[in-house]
Amino acid sequence: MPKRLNRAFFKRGVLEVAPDLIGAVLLVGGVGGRIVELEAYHQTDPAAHSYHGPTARNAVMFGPPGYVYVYRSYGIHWCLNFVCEPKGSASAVLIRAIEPTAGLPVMRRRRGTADDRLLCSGPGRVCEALGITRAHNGLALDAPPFELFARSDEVEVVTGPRIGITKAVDRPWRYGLKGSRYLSKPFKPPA
DNA sequence: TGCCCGATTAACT
DNA sequence: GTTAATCGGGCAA
Repeated sequence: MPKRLNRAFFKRGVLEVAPDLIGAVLLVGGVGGRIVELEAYHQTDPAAHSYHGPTARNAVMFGPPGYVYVYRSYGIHWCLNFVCEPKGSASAVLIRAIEPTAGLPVMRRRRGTADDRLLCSGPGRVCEALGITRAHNGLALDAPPFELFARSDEVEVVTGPRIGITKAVDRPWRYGLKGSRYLSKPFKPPA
């Protein structure tokens, strides 16, 4: 049985937590799968929501680690983040893609597609498939409806520039499971 | 108060 | 490749 991850797992810098989460299994209400792609954000990072200081929207990012930060993206989609340490650094990881393994019929219905590669391959898609909304903002990751399990096998993690941002585009803070077919976009192979 | 833009996606041409 | 959908934050006026 895989090891359950509690909020202590997030009591490390975001750049340490991020690669360790690749391959972890996230379930929300029993629905979800294996995390295959995510990105790190930090308060000193011009691309982060927390860069300009606390607001009502990003308040959770400034709180303790191991909690969920959900925000509305482009006025349309929800995006799911996990808050990391150090506390006060307002750092978090954005869950960008999941390999669906549990509750596929539910996810297909929510997403309106039978193509499993389109269920959770993108931050907005992850939230739609897992039923994440603003109602989940501020909830603890180690309490219902969330379940998070450590990866049970060795994985190869690849990194690259983050997607969809215009500031700090050079920071290689996007992490992915090498070779996964559920990534939102492929990683550029090493030169 | 108003205006611009964004950690996106799907449906176009 | 391009564009609409749609809302909240930051910043100028």
